[in-house]
Amino acid sequence: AIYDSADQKTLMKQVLRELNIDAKVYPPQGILGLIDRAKNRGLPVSRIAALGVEEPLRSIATRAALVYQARLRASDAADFGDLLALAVELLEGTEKPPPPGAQLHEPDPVMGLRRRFQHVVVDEYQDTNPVQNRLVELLSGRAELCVVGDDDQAIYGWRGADVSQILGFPERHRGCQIIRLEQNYRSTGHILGCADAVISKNRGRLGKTLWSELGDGEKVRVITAADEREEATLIAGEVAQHIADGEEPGEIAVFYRTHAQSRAIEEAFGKYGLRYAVYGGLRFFDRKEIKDLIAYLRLIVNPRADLDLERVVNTPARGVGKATVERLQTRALVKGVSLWELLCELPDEADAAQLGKAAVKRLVGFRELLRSLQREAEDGDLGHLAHLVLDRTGLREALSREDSVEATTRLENVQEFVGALVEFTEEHPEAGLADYLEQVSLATDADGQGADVGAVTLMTIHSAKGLEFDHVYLTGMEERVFPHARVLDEVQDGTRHDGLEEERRLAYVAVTRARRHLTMTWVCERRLYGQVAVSRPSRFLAGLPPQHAELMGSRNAAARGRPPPRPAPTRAPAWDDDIVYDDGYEQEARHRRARVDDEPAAEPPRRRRPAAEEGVPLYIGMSVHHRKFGEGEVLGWEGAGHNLKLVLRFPGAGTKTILARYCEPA
DNA sequence: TAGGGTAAGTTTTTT
DNA sequence: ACTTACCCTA
Repeated sequence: AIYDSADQKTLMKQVLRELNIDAKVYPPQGILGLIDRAKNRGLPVSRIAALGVEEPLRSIATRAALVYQARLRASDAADFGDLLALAVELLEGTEKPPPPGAQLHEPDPVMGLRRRFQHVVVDEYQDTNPVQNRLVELLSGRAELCVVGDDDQAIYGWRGADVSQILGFPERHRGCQIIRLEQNYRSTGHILGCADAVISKNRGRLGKTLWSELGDGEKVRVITAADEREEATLIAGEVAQHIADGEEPGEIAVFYRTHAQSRAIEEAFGKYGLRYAVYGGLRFFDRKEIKDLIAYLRLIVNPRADLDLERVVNTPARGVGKATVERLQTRALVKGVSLWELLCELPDEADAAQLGKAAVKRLVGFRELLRSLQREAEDGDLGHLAHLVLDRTGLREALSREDSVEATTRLENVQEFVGALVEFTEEHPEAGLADYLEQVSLATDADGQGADVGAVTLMTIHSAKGLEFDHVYLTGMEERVFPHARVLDEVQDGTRHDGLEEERRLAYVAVTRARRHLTMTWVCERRLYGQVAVSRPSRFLAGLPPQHAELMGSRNAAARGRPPPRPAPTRAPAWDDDIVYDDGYEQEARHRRARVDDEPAAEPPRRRRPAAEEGVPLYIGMSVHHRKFGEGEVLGWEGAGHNLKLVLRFPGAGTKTILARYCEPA
């Protein structure tokens, strides 16, 4: 089993509880972060001390890490960090001389891998961590090795990537040929001018000057909006206009620093009826109902995965409560076996585990359920198996009994999952359940939906690395959003020195994704954690040279002949420890606020073809009635026919997505 | 043990 | 805003 970050957190919480470590003082995420850093450096978790952590965290984290790692292995599980570390371990193992008496004619698959490649090319080499680098070296033992990277685009320092690896490459590979690439074939001149203005403030860089033969192109635009809803609406309106003008949706992208920012944009896109694809974020496979189903499937393959067993032993509720699970855990710990192995020894172990008669009966019932599913799994039809799991476990029953919108959606998600599984079996007829589950653990949305060219792309800047689009909207250009508050605070209290430089490189990456049109937006106030905060424009905006970037006002304001934006501050910026613009920029930017109602680039569709099957006209802004929530306003919709879902805003209950067949015109 | 209610924590970025 | 954790009652 591959444990994702949610699994890791659950496991670590358990470990901390067992070791009587206060999770408030030593947050599980923090310890997991140390473990990951160790693994990324090729260190065993016992050597967390080598990361330079202070006592008492050092010894506490080490203790927790050792138990965590033991627990992983006992469950036949690996976390993401292990995947690389284990691969390196495997490949390094062949350094040892063969044991005496080894069969020489027996081909060694590992040695085969190490000798297999004649040419190895690594892209984005600036973002590799030491373990990845080691892997490259092991696989390229007898190959010609070519690495490509840009020190200005190093944005993964926080997960152990080490730029010095690309900088030190010539040292480690004497006589290698260095090719500098300074001609840019992607972006027009003004965009490159802005990119250069942003990145040139960094100290720790080799330095280069990009040039392009594509001409100046259009100036980069900076737009001020009142809040994130207006920001989103402005962008949606423009995007709708672009598409109406015949631009490819796949050539348009909206970037943000954090996933949390996607919501407002998604809502606005929904209103405009724009198709979009969100990359990363809460993935389909992270949904509860899917995780439950996957946990059952994983258990069938690997019943020793304790975490999965704990997850589903009482899902849906079958009378196995917290107390029972705790007794099981205690006993399993004492015996040094997995929960599943303990279950297999019931009822013999009942007394030793202090389990009552009722509990034993239910647990044995669960055990037999799982065993029956394991027998079915041998036949190999995965789609059939998934349906059996849904039926025999009662998952489907539990979801359909609950007559809420959420439950209906969950049921649909589950169906979608089974559909995907069937599709997988058709494409890989010889693959087993284990193969599918592995694919699920490692899949990202970017892998799965890459082909969706009919949709506008919404993603974090990190995900955008390596991609390019004709139109790029870079949103949330505000202090404490981008650069992110966490980084600013860390720099402030000295925890991390180079954090701001990495944010700046991230800004550079974002800017250089655009081929022809780049628009950056910032908002005067933003709602975060349910609270409204007044914001200031990002320092990355303020440094943009006026000859390449213009502050846009609303069109009406421009028509009335407002003065041109003030020149950018001439004062030499203090080194990145402070906001580096004077108030003039901020005032001008606020003054130039674009209002959606002035003259939106495109109107949201008022009235569209009836989407409901019975010909009830459906339009944005329409009033509908719902049995439970009362009267609400239609903000948008998705799906069609029987599955048509309305996005509704209720005065009392907020925004909900509800199947249209549960609503009627008010 | 289940389920409802309230209090508290959460969010940086990814494989 | 939204989720999880914890406590209480039936």
